[in-house]
This record gives sequence, C-alpha cells and structure tokens, in this order.
Amino acid sequence: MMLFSVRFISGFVFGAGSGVAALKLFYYEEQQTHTGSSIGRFGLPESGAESRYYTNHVLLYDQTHRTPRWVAEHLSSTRLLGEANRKQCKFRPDPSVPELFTAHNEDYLKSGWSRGHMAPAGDNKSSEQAMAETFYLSNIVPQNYENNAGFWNRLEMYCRELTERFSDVWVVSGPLMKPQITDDGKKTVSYQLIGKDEVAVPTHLYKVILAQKDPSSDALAVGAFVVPNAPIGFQHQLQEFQVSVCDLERESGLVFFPALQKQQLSDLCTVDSCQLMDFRRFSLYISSRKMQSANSVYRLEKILAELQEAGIAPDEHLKQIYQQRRTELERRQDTNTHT
DNA sequence: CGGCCTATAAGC
DNA sequence: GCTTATAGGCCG
Repeated sequence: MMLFSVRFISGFVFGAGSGVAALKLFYYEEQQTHTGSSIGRFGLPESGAESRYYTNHVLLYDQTHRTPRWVAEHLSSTRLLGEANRKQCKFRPDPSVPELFTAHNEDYLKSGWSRGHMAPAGDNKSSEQAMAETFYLSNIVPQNYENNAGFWNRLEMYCRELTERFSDVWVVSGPLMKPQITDDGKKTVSYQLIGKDEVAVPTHLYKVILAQKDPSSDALAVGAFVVPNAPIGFQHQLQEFQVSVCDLERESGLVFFPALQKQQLSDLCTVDSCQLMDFRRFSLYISSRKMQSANSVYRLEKILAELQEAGIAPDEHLKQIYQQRRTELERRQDTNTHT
C-alpha cells in the first residue's frame, strides 16, 4: 500500500538532503508568524493550481476533476488567420500535468461523452504548435456530442465573428457543476465520473466574453453564458443562457477579468446581436467544410443531396466550392490513371 | 466547424 | 504475434 504518490516519495528522498530542500524549509519557517510553531515544517499541501501558459491560451487545471477550471484566450481578426489543420492533431495528456492527476484518452473513449475543447482548435489556425496544445487533455472536458458539434460550436463561431466588429475579444471558458434540488428539497451537486481516471462530467459549461471596440477607446462590452451540457436545438437563443457576471462568479468561485473597471462595461447582447448562426447558414457552412475535405465526387454529390433533403438550396458560395473541389478531384483522378 | 471509428501500416 | 501510430471515412 502506497502512503503517498510516487512523485512525492521520490521528491522527498532525493530532495531531503539537498540545498534546495533546506532553502524551502527556511522559506516555510520564514512564513510562520507564530513563534515555536512550524505547521509547514514538511511543506503545505499543493493543489497544482497555478496558471499554465501555452502558445495561445492560459488555463488553470483542476487536479480533482482532471479538467481545466478556466481557459483564457485573446482573439482578434489577425490572430485567427492561418492554415493549421486539426486533422494533424491528436488528443493527448498534457505533458506538464503530473501522471497521477491527468486524464487519458481511454477515459473518454466509449464513455458516452466527447472530448470538448475549451480553447477551441478553430481559434488557433495561426500556429500548428498552438493548435496542438489545445488538444492537450488539460484543455478538454467531457461534453455532450450534440452540444459540442452544435450549440457550443456555434457559440465559438460567434466569438470569432465578434472580431469582425471588435478589435479585441477576450474569452474565458470552463466547466460548471450546478446543484439540483432533489425530491426532499435538498440542494445537491451530482455529476458523473468517467474512466479509470474518474474525469468529472460537468453539468454545464460557461463562457465569459469581453469585447473592446477599438484599442484606443475604453468602450468594453461583456457577456456571461451558462449552457447545459446537453443537446440544445436551433429554437433556443443565446440570450436564454445569459447570466450576470456576478452570478457566474459566485457559482464558479472565480473572479473574471479582475483588473477591469467594471463600471464602464456595457452588456454584450445590447451592443451586439448575440445571434448565433441559424439552421440554414450553419448547414451551408458545415456542407462547405465537408466538401473541402471530400475525397470523391460521389461524396461531394452526397453532401449536396443531404443538404437538399434538409430543404436547403445551395447558395452561390457553396456552388463555387462544389465546382472547385469537383475539378480538383477529377484532375486528381485523371493523373492517377496516367501513373 | 465540432467530433468518432476503423482499416491499414509501422513498430516491437 | 501483438500493439500502436496514422490516414481517411463518416456524422452532426
């Protein structure tokens, strides 16, 4: 039976006699204000809750839940440009998270939950390194499939769209465990744990969006949203999930943008539309992305047929993509038969 | 854009 | 022989 983690034991054994350990001990004793007491004599508990910095995002990891507590990003129109491809990336444990506290891909596989990015891959096309880092499981939470591909996806798209109307957009995203009222009237927090590492499935996901009109002005707009970790259809508006920043702070135990002068803030959904893509626009967009990665004319036709079946006529932009991809595929087929 | 699954190849 | 890494097909 192990009394402590292997990491702790090895750290103790190899560090005990060293100057570093002596220095640490001295530091702990310096912090004691009670003479004669030395609570931290052998060190005080560590939670690993320091901010972790990556190429294009910053996060606080929760070693208990094996998910982030928050993930912060800064978006702008130029930062979103690039050609990095998510197909080149793969989900993997964050090398900076201790093995004892990390999630693994096996936890998610066949769990009934998808691996949901907090800092989206789509915000990191500017750099393959930046995108690869968003696939670290430190940036991932167990998320409902439909929610991830649907409503949450459209919310992420809306954040990127904001950079067309605001020079700078800051986004903080993370999981939330909201209490339920049980039959006996008691407030209870309940959530599933998946896999051998017992990754916590959040009941909700939150996103706080701060947008600045232009770098020279003080005009800032903020919006906070709490979305159930469940399928959400096109009949629902983003505003239905808006909450006050204050309420979210109380629920999450976090203070967002603490350096901000909150009195000069306006409401994002008053200044901007808070309108996510509707069914038609979303379907057209998804179809265009599928066409661009289609590898056969048959597949190309199928995407078009499915769209028609949904009652959506292709717009000019999609027709253009269709034609372009079709000629590419036919040319490729042609060269293959000649070699 | 957001994902998963599987067939095949590469590696031990 | 088995396991692991990669590429491509598929769906919402």
